[in-house]
Amino acid sequence: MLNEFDLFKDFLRQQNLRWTPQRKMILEVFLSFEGHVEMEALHKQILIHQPDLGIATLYRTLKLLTDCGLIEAHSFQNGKKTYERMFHVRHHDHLICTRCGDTVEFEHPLIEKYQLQICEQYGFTLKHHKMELLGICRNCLK
Amino acid sequence: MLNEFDLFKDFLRQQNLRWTPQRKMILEVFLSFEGHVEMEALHKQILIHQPDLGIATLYRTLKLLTDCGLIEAHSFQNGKKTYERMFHVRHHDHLICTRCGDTVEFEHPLIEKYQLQICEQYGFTLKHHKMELLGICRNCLK
DNA sequence: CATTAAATTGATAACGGTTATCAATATAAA
DNA sequence: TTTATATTGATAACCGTTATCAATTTAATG
Repeated sequence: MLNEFDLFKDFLRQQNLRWTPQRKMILEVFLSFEGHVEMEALHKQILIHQPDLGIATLYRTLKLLTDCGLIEAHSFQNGKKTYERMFHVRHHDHLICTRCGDTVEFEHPLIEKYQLQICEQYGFTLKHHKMELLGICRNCLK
Repeated sequence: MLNEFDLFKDFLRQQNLRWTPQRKMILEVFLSFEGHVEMEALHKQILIHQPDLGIATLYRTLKLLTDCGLIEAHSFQNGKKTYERMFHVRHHDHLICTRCGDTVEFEHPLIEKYQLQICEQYGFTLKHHKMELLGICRNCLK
């Protein structure tokens, strides 16, 4: 069964790039997270495994992982990016608090069904979709 | 009929803030745009009306307009924000062809209904949503 | 194993959009 | 007017991210 590491290795080979201990470690640590991963938290955890890993290497590797489709980058209000695992993960949509940036993942089968109907109606073949519900979360309303 | 200027004025008064020529002008210019407005384009247009307007004033005014609900800020991958008019505009979603870039606007009342249900479920107050269906259009499939 | 070309790394400077600071000025109420 | 206070414009600071570069590592080849 294909896993993230093989997929990443294959991608690197195809591009004449190299499989390095740093890249392996970064992917490992990334996969130990769930949901949306913030740079700060990821970096902190990575320094535990390799205290001298440069921040640039981390950014570069996240870009590679994005390029090969294993992860996806999101931008929210605060100017920071978050990264999300995209492989062996069921599709879901996002509920985002525009005040504190907190996010909740959800999915709704009926919404997916109506999306397909709309695509048929306009002659589109649906490949992917992105739905973000922007609002204020319970905590921020207090 | 309530318009953007009155709404902004009222908001300012409520907060003990002041109605100034700069704020009026910025709102005027903003409203002359359609869809997502990029900072750069807005600033450029504003300098035509008042060449010495400070960039800080522009950012501050956009924040006020956001606070009073007239516009909404979005963040995308490139780190830049865009601003979108939120008043007297009918909401719609997008169907986007990833091959030719063609877009179709649509709306679906049932999807909107389920979105509200989801928000209630997680304790969010829905302000806005963004749904993009990405696919291949009829023409590009031929 | 040794050689070699090229990719990678870590340190750090640079970048760029946005925000904070502050003195001068404008606003609006009394 | 007067007066308190909000606003403005200039600019420095901020901060997440990216570019640069010399030293090092990788992996293919002899």
